Amino acid sequence: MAGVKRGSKIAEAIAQDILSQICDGGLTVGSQLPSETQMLADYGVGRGSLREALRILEVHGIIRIKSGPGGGPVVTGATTRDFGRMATLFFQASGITFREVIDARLVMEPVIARLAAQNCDREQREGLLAARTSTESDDAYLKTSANFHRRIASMSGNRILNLISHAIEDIFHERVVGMLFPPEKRDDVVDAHDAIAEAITSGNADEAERLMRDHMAEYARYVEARYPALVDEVVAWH
Amino acid sequence: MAGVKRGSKIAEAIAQDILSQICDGGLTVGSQLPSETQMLADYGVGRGSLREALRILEVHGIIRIKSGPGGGPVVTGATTRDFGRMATLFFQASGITFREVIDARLVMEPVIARLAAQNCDREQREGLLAARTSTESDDAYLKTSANFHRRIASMSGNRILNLISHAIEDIFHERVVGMLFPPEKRDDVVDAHDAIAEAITSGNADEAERLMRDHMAEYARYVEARYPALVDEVVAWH
DNA sequence: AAGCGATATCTATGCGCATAGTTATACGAG
DNA sequence: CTCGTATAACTATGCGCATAGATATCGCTT
Repeated sequence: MAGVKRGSKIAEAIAQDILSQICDGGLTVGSQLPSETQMLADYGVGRGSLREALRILEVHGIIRIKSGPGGGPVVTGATTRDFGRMATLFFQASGITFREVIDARLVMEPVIARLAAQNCDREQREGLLAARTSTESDDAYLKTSANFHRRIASMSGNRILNLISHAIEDIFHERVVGMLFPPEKRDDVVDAHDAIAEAITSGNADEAERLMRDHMAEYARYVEARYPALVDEVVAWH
Repeated sequence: MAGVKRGSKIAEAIAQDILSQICDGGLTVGSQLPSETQMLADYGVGRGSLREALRILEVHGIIRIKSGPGGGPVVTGATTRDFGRMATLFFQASGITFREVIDARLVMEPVIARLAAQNCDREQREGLLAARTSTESDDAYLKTSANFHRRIASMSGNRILNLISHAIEDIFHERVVGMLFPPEKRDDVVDAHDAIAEAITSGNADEAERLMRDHMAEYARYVEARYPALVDEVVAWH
């Protein structure tokens, strides 16, 4: 690897330029980029090269290409899910298993909780306390439970850690859609969430970290018991 | 984003298939994949679609495309640098600055040091103790200093965290090549590295974490003082 | 007003041809 | 044996043409 230089192909250069235009041009989700025909004229390249560039951006979730009148690339704004998807490409290449994904969460979530306890502002505190995990229905449980963790990650004060934390979680939940704790265990989850929220909002970083570590360890044990084959499965990109 | 479905284009499907073949076929760095012409026959698609697929893999560092006789895609094996590069695409899209990169390191490295203290085996311990940071020359300093951190990340016991830690560091060092602490401060760095190594190898996780946190805080202060404009610069993909 | 069908406009993909650049290999000269 | 050159084999990129699919818009009918 040492001597291998990253070749800058036309497609990559165009993709980078388009990305810069999106970022520097104040474009937001839903913004329409010039059509392919217009871009061909603007960049003075062949259709193939432009298609390659657009595909790179599309596969990262930066744009979506709309066909039909008024069509062309539309800014979609990459999500943590997109980041997680791209990460799975690397994970697959490295043979990384879901066990490692869960283990990484085991490490990251307590750290995030500690940071949240140290960094959150008043509005975030109020939001966290208000966002109780619901056991009313399976749907409500799934939604509010995931929202709990995402909210904490958002409070960490660092967008990179937020992104990574979300992405790791997304990777798992893309593979196992709608993983439900059994109903009789959900009250325990709610209690754990509440205790964590209490620790975070009262600024008790040590306690937040400890409680989250315990909570995630419980989660990891449950996943291992519920999906024993899955945890040794290599993460695949798709 | 909720309703936006990731369209699976031909190019992406082929890229995924090629990646699976690389991973499942026991191919290693340097392995030659079939030539473009052969792949066109194998997949029964147009050259443009295949080119798009190969470009996706190439931009991620999975393959390199060799021209000339015996040419075609060659497995390169993605590095943490490649992962870091892809991450910068997302960081740019999010407007993430180098300050946040450094802050993320501030958080990750102490966690990694703690994990290393908890997880390393005897061989790793011996390796870490033997790998002293050299102040003999600028080159030696750069090399051994970076190697110190990489070695610790490798000892964390989790490849994802290893990958992320490396990638975050690579992002910064791709932007600032050969960042040198001034010679009069290097002995301090060496002392810090030695103390961290001692804590890790004696299994003192708390101490390892604390020392690394102090060390990284010093590093962050130095970077801020040395590159005040850089830290507020948005990370760019290139 | 709402729904349906037709039309226009775009992208998605394939095909064939072309020039240009890169690189491995073979051959000849010193 | 070594070095330089020529050749062959590959990719990189552009161009033009074609069919097919997706989607927005407009007009007509109910």
